[in-house]
Amino acid sequence: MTTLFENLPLPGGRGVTAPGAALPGIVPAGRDASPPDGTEEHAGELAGRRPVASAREGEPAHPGDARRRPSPEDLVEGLNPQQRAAVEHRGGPLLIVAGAGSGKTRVLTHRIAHLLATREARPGEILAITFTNKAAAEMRERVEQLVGPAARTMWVSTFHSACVRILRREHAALGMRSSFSIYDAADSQRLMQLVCRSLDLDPKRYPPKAFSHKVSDLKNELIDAEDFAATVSDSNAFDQALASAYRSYTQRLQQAHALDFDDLIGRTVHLLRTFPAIRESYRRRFRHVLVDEYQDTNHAQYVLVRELAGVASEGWDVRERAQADWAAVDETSEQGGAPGAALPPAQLTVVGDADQSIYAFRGATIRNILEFEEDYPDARTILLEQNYRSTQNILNAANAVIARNSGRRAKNLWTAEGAGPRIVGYVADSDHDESRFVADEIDRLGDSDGVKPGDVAVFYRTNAQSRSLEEVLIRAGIPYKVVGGTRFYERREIKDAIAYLHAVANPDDAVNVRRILNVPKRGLGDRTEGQLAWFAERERISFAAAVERHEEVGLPTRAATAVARFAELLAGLRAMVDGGSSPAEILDAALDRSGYLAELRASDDPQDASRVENLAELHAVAAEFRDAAPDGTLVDFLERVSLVADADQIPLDDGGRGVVTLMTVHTAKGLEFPVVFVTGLEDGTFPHQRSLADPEELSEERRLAYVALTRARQRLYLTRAAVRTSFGVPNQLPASRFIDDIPRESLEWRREESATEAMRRGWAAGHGGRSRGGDHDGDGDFAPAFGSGSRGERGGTGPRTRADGGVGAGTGGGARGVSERGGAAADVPSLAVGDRVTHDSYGLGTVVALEGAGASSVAKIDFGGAGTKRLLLRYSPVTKL
DNA sequence: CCCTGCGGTAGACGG
DNA sequence: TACCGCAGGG
Repeated sequence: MTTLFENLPLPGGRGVTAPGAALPGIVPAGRDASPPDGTEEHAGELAGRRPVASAREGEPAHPGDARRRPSPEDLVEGLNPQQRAAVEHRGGPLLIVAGAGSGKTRVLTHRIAHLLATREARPGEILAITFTNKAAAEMRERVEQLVGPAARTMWVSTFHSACVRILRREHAALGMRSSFSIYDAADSQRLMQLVCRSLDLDPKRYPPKAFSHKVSDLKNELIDAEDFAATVSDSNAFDQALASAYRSYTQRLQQAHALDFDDLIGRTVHLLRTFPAIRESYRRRFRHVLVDEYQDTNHAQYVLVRELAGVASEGWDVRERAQADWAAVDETSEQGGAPGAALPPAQLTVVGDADQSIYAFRGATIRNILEFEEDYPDARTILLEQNYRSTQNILNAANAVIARNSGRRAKNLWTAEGAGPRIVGYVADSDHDESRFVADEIDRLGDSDGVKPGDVAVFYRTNAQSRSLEEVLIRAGIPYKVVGGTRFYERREIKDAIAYLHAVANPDDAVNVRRILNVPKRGLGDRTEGQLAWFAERERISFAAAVERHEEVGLPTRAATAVARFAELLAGLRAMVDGGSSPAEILDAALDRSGYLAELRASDDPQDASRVENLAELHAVAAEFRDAAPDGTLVDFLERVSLVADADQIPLDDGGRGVVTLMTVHTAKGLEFPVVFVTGLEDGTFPHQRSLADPEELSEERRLAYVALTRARQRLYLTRAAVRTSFGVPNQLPASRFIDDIPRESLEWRREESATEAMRRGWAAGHGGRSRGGDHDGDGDFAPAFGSGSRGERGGTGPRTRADGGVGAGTGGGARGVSERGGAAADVPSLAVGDRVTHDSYGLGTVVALEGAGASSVAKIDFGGAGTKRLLLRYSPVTKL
């Protein structure tokens, strides 16, 4: 069992991060928070620091570290000529086109170490950007191995955490609390839903989810709500609705002092463009900017890199320039600095491989890498084609698959290591059979070749495919771990718990406060929430402030008391924060005092039991955070959990036998395994159904396949299922077109046809010519044979009679009519545990438990044969005997 | 006025 | 199969 904690790069923990290598951007105070070169000073003060050229003079030796540092010569030893050139390049921008497995991390880390070893740069002047925390941690660790602890003052982080770090520091310039919340995709969608509802948009015609995606796309293009509104034509109702939703969504985020993921980049760009003094200070600081996976950058990230590296910004339009100039006057006079002094651009190094660009769907644009040389005319390009990972058979297959994409820079991976075993192909009859083949093969490899589970990875196109694999692996007793899928931090109970913390840390955070308003159930429904929201709007205050001033809202007594208790709860938790309690303690108190934990514990739903466990795991994370960073604040903690990603939870090689890793191809990017199974190679699965019609998307699928194949070191298996059941419906799918591209001599079929395919072929031959089997090859005609039984039949819905028809009759009578208005408690019978009662429809019962007080009191009553019911006394026809 | 259960519907890839 | 909106019951 891996614990969640392993997935989190906590400083000093045994997570994926090396001890001391705190996650960049979330360095808790008191621990590496103030690097010796003054990185924690306000940015404005940095502007006047010593000139870069003097970097070689007197850099203090690292005390307590007598280990000999490698010389610059050591650092290029063993590198091939291209790698060496990439490490030693100086001056203009550098593009390293790094084919899969060509040692790019090695080049990057050695390049950084080389810059430090030659004293051309100090660690604090280096900004290295990766896509995942894991990649960042690995890079930091490897540089640290080369140059020692000084490496800690480098910024090695993801785009997102680097931006958070900048934004937290400069929050004042943006007019935000430093404790701003970060909304993940689910939070943003929730907010968009609120927005759409308050705009009275028909969710059928204007789905909030789609809006949320569109807004994300726009933000990735750095198009703000005003820009977008200006481009919308009067006749386009959809875009008009979108424009107003976008505008309102932006406002709500601002009011909530919250940023969504896309904002992290966009707002940083905005910050740098609007405040030249701030931009200047970062440019002076970061003299070397290195970007990994450059092919996956989107437009906003592209611009961010340009801004940070200090390249002349031809891309600016007049309006932006005017804004910036205006702001410049403001800022420079304020800070008295002289940022106008000419500063040469930073040395920019980007590494990437256009063939591995697989994030177009979230705005990545392959043009960024393809046109790097045009963007940076003095750029030098170095091509790394020698592969140190895979066998030639694997590379042949990968090369052949990717070669069919047009408009790419020709590239041919090769290895000096030999052909290796042939790739194994297998055609299963069903997805279940496919899984069984995978499991059997893993078992067999273990017996015959000593392959450990930890050496094996199984890839699939979509997360849904993991289910059948899991079933079979469990039965086979093979240890495995699914990476990604329903992520830990997206589980309901975790999001609820985190929402409590957000609500406490940032009272303006309406989305999170509203999320927990009635969680656990406190009898506060849509109605009450609406009233509070309306009041907040009218008074121009935050939702949480409305909760505090609930007495002015004019709520019915019952709701009012519940809201009062909720307000008390939040106030108590905030007091804990002010009193210096740790995130772990606050989490404890929140789950405890709210009754959240108690409710889960009391439940007999087995799902709730696992929820409790998950919360315990979250608590362990918080406790670990406290130990590792005693001064870490609630905000630090929240930031950390906001930015964890799937790829961060890949099981590490602990030297033991390890576990089989199951994940999507997307998640697998950047990783390698001795043995790889790529499953679901069917047209309609991989390539994905929705890509088949569009050549662009199909190209991306092909790149994805390329990524999948190049993850394998020694053994590669390609499998497909003739029939795959998705959403309960079996579909017959033809072989993936990617399989056809693979050279026959590199591929060895363990089974080349499914049973039905073989049968059909036999048939066709027997009947002399292609009969119906061949014609219908696409969407199997026998899907109905599976589906029909469960489909058409159940029709005959008879009259919806209920055996206990008395219930309906009962509701009208009893206490109900009397208590029409003003919840006087007089209507509610006062009960005690053990009392005997009678109910209009359930008959005689015994009170087993009581919750709540006054008008909102609920009794658990055991009615014997009719079962135990939870009854709201206010509305239930219960009479005490 | 809130909660629960039902039925229809849509359904990739992620920081 | 999972989530969401709706209607009916407490």
